[in-house]
Amino acid sequence: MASHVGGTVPASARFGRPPKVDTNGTPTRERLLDAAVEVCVEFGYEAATLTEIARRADVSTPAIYNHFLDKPDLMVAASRRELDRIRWNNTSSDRLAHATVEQWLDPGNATMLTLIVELHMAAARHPELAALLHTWHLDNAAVQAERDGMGMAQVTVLYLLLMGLAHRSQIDLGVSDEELRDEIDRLLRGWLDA
Amino acid sequence: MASHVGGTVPASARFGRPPKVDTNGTPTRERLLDAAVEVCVEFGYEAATLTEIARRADVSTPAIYNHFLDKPDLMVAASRRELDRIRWNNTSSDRLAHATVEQWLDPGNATMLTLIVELHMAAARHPELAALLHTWHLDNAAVQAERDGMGMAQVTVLYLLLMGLAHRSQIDLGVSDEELRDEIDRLLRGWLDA
DNA sequence: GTCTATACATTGATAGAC
DNA sequence: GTCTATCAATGTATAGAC
Repeated sequence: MASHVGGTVPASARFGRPPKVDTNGTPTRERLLDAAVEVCVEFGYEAATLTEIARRADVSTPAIYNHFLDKPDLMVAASRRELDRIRWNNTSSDRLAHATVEQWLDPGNATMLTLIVELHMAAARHPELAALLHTWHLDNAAVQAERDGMGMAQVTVLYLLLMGLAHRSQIDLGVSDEELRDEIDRLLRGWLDA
Repeated sequence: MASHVGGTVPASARFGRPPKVDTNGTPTRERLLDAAVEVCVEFGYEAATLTEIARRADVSTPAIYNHFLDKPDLMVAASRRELDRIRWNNTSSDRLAHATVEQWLDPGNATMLTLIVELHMAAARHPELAALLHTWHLDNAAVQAERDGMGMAQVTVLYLLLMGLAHRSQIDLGVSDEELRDEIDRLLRGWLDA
């Protein structure tokens, strides 16, 4: 499955401290975080096993403990890094809300959306995750409120709608992506643009 | 935790075939289904263990195999029974959509909503569950379309919104239930009543 | 139908050599 | 930092007595 064969060494190898361990350019810790996210999406947060994560990161299971305290520590670290990556980057549009809805309807973001739902469900069972998501919500809400001039009630409804969109792949009534997009446009028009 | 002490024998013991096994009136199979739902909501679909389910049903773990083939069989059976129970019962209102939204905003239905999301996430990993949910969607959509005269695109958006509402407890921006309800009213007004 | 006892795999985690 | 070897605990599932 995994290929050890060295790929092209990235130019980033020039600066900083020499990469401690590599396979194709990514240090072990990063590969573990990547694998943790991948396994979480695929098996679910609770069913993610260290064995599988280690396998995908191409290290032995005990090697994980050289980088993280224990399993929760790894999972939270992976969650935090991923949430930091997301923070609505597409800030080009004049309407952040519309841009975000567009982003969440993009099938290319399916695994990201699955992860987000997975983290929200796991939050009920892992207080550390709940805290992480709470500040994530607040931070994003602040930007949203300032950019679009929305109240917190409106932002809350928007976020709930986004969470719903994350379940798009699970509800199939024979509606095409275009039809769905149009209908959501109709839903938002009278609400945001009024 | 569990109390074996016999409670009042229900009047239903009068008719039908004599209850095979009881603790307080519920046959073992039903108790197992109840416990499966409970544990699924509490620990997540993937993390639900037979040991914990058996413990809550007040039977030994192997006793489960007298009623179900294996773990998946039990989980699917519990899911099916629960989905059958849900099927929008509150059909009193003239507008089914509004009634359903109201229902999903009721904090008393929190565990039901958690289960629904849990099942939808698990569906990606259990084809049998996916099929179950698919027919559930179609059945409900048919009623919805007939009652409110909605198109499938509109029903899809409604269902995605409902899935979003199921995450209400996980998003706290300091908005009260009343404020949220009002904002959702505003969202739906221009969409459904137009 | 239920139990005790148990088989067997897999989990998270540790010890110690390299 | 990584590995092999290993541990205790827990998971699903089966066997057989009652």
